[in-house]
This record gives sequence, C-alpha cells and structure tokens, in this order.
Amino acid sequence: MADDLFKALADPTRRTILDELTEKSGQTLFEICSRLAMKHRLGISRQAVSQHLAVLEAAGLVETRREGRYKFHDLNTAPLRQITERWPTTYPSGPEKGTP
Amino acid sequence: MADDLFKALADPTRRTILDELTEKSGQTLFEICSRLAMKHRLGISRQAVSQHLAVLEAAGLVETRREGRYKFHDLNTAPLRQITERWPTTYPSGPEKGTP
DNA sequence: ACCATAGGCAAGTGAGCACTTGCCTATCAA
DNA sequence: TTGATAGGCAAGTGCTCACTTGCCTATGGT
Repeated sequence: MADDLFKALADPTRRTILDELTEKSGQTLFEICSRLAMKHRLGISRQAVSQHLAVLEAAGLVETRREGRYKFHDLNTAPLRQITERWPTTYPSGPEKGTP
Repeated sequence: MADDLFKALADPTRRTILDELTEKSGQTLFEICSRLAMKHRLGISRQAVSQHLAVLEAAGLVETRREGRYKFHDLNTAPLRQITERWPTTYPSGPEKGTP
C-alpha cells in the first residue's frame, strides 16, 4: 500500500534512519541507536527506534535478516520509485515547458 | 524545508489532489472540490480542501495564480526530485531513465 | 445598487501518532 | 548454571493534525 510508504517518510527521525542506512546498510538496532545519539544528537530510546524500524519495514524501505541474536537492517529504496512514477518530475533538460 | 514536503505527502486526500492536478493543472478550488466528490466519492468540505492546498503550496508542490475572483492551482513536481536525490534508487545501469 | 459566486480567517473537536515505561524472551560467554 | 547482550510486546500519555463550524472579504453579473 502506498499509504505505508508516505506515512513512513512523514517522520523526520525515520528519514534520518534512512540516511544512516544509506551511509551504511546492514546495521543492528543498537548500532542505529548509538549513531543517532552520536552524529545527530538525538536523545531517543531504543524502543522508539525499534518502532520506527517496524514502520519502515512495513513500507518496504527496510528489510531485515536475523543472524543469531543480531538482526540486521538493510535499506531498500525501490519503493521510492513509485513516487516519481505517480507524479512524473519534469526534468529541466526539456525545452521551454511553461513554468516561468 | 524538506519537512513540509513529506508532511504534505503524508495525507491521502492531498495525494489525490496531486493526482487531479496531474490530470488537469490549473484548477480552481471549487473545481477540485467537485472532482473529489464526483470521481473519488470524497465527502469533504471546501475549507478542508483549501487547507490541503495551503499545505501543498507550502511544500512547493502547488503554485497559485489569481485572475479576478478565480485562483488557479498549478502542479509543480520539482520538489519530488529531492527524494530520490537523498536516497538514490538503485537503477541497474546508471542514471538512465529507461526502465529495465 | 443588489445578490450570487469564489475564496479566506479563526476557534474548536476528535483521532492518530511518537514516545515512554515496564516487563518479558532469546542468544552467547564465563 | 549465571550474567550480560540484543531484541520484543503492550499499555499509557501528550501533542499534532485533519476536519468542521461560523463569519468575513472581494469580484462579477443584472
């Protein structure tokens, strides 16, 4: 459902998590937590990050794989394509297209 | 700010408005209202649509121009580009636009 | 002038969401 | 086993947001 995708992108913390996974995919929950605290100065609980990851996973933006007691989170940007497919972005390389 | 963009996309009614403006750009408020009622069976007040359009305009997705007592709303999909610029969608062969 | 049309402003309400708190399960090392 | 690490589940709280209600302004036709 497209609803899950846009709802997942609506939160700034979730977008920061996507940024972190873009920089390094395959992180664990605790790894993401400490990165958010260090780099972004986000005082956020582990449970909150876990819930964010669940929302991102429901949107298909994050995929998970378990190995022992670790759960790794991988980024999947494929669902983002349906955005520009739904509302095509007119690239400025085209000829005079009307918008001044 | 990117926050306005994703907040604007978070609501399903606003996304439907973007769909309508994609189909026909330059509609007035009442035109959008009646289209939402007819085509999408959305029982929604005029004020609600007006507030949605304000949010879309704050996000830069809709631009307006006044002519007399009419206010026309035009779609601008340019802000959507920053989404796939922020999280690049992995295309199989570089920045080509052709679908694989 | 009148009146209908097109749109704007502001306060109030209800529901959804982010976040916390607290407790529980599973895996690995000593 | 014990203890520490990695993660999950569920109820509660505060705040944001979508929508309504009501009234107001401006433009155009007759």
